[in-house]
Amino acid sequence: MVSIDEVARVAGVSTATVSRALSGRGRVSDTTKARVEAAADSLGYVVSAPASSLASGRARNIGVLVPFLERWFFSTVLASTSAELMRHGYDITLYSVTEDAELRRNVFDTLLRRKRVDGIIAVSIALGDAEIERLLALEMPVIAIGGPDPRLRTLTVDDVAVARLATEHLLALGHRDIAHIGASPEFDLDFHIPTQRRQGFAQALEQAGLEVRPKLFEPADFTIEGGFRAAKQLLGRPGAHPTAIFAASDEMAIGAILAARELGYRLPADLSIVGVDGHELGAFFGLTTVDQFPAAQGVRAADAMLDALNGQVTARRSASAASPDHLPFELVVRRSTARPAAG
Amino acid sequence: MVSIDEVARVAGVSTATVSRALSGRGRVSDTTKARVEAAADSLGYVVSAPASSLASGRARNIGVLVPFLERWFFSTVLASTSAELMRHGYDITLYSVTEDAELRRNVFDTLLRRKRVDGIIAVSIALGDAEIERLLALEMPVIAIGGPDPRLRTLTVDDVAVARLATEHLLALGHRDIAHIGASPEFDLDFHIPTQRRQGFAQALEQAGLEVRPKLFEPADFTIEGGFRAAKQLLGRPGAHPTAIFAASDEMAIGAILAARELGYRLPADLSIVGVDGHELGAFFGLTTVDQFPAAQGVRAADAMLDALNGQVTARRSASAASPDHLPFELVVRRSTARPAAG
DNA sequence: ATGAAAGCGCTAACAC
DNA sequence: GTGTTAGCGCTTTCAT
Repeated sequence: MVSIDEVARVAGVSTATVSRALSGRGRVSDTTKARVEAAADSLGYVVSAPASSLASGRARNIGVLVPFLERWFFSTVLASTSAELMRHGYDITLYSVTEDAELRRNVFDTLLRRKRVDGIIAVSIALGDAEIERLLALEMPVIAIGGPDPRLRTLTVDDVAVARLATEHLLALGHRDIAHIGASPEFDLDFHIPTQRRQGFAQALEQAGLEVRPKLFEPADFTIEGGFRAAKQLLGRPGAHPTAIFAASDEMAIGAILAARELGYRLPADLSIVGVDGHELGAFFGLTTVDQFPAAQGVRAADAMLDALNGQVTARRSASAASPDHLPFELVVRRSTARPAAG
Repeated sequence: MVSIDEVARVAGVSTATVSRALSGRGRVSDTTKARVEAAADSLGYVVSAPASSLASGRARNIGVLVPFLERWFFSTVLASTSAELMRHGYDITLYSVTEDAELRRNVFDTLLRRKRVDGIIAVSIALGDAEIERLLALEMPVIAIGGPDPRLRTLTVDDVAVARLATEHLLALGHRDIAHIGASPEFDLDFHIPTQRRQGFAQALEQAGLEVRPKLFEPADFTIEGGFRAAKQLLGRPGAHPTAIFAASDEMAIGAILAARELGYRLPADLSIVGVDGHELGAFFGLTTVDQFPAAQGVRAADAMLDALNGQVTARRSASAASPDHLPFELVVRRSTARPAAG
């Protein structure tokens, strides 16, 4: 492997100059810089990451913590974060944080402490108290996306507002019997987003002078299948049925659409359905949704990380931990919602 | 940050011994080992990855190349590879190899050459000739999953056989007019799997004495939406329609199911549909498929990598580049296939 | 089984 | 603007 000494020899300068020329830190005359670059190119020289990290303390590598890699939302965020970071010369090291308590502890106790990463992005992951302490103890930038903890700088949509918007859309269309498919209790415990969406739903109803009826809530697990089952429950029970459903995720909303079709409902004539996320399949199913632009979220997180690493103390950043940075969202109306049938 | 010297001091041994005790390389008496571990624990010591890498040449880190992170198949493989590797103390660095030519070159020319990884796993990614040369030049283990190049050790299902199996299932049920939804030509160019599945389809038909009718082929892009459109074409044209469809992926098959439903087909009475993959939604849609166990593939790739790094020259491995390691697959019959309606 | 010491390949003062 | 030099925190001979 060609090392920095050879480049220095070929370029006729010291290794320090090579380092400066190639990294851009410290000043080097334009001509030397050109010579160094030429030498490096001709030799096919690439800086050794470990050597550079050891000497500088910088790893040019960001750790990304993700749960459920196979859920669309997470892989979408991951893909865009990764692309943005790569574009700025950073690698990303993936830590998939699963249920497995042992693997999980290993991540926080060892893997993240190996000085391999300069910062950490935690994607919508429910962190325990001890885990958050661990992250804080690392003394490196941590950016959370959609996480619930006030101790971490968090980028997130205002989930209460998102849910309110979706619900208000249905109310504005004239619906009064609106059901909600949200998180099952266990899921809720360590992952507060579902709860917030439920609150937003309730707020909107109350503001419209309607009561929240427990019969019109059905828990599910944020998958298509879960949404399908929940909708079957909601629509299959004897007695009165809702004229609209607000599902706390697009995947559940899609499941609900499928369930409604199977039960013979015509959408949106007999039933309106609205979701949340901006899922890639939303357009295909004609799903009305509140888009939270997951890909953009990934980019935002990456940029926030880059800022933090460059010491950019923006106004927003100093407000930091206290108030989470709120991300944009938008109601996208498609074919799955309409005014309820008269009568 | 506590370093190895402190551990050595506390344990009353040299740093060399600490290193040996903690890494397991070289012999250390049980008692010293215990003392060192106790000291390390009490100090909260964790080896610095860059320092260790620099000194040893080993990074304990595997690079994973993935296209389309947001496609279910890839994220599933990635999740299982990652879990398996983590279990063995390896981190994984993610390189999402996109269309963007510049980013892409950067990966092969720079990122992978930084000595940050000990090996590379390429997940179903179409590699150019120059790119493969680059990988080979790295002189580290490279494991491909489902890739097409004979120069790399490749784990893959026999895609021809997979397609034959799916098609033979339909033939055995008595279908004679079988359509195929496969890759569109561009997609085919750099990614040979679709072509092989098409070949397997053709082989099965020919073996049954049937001719391959171009009218019964429709290209798509491996998404639900693509499968939906393709099926609409196949089923919406004037003239005779197929009684069965073989889709080259489960996502396309699901799209086809939705299209068929929308056109008023009852499945499987009017139409049988079979896919390939073992998609998580398969059971939900009652989809008959040839499961290729993607999660297991990820684990296999991880294990193959670990073997390679440990210098395990298995019989299979020496056969290596020449014959790809064939992965298991299995026909899973569900509700989407049945005998064609009489007449 | 353990210690001493020489690097691994770079970066960052510091000096000029 | 450029060179000298002292590490960065480990691992690994080589002795003993």
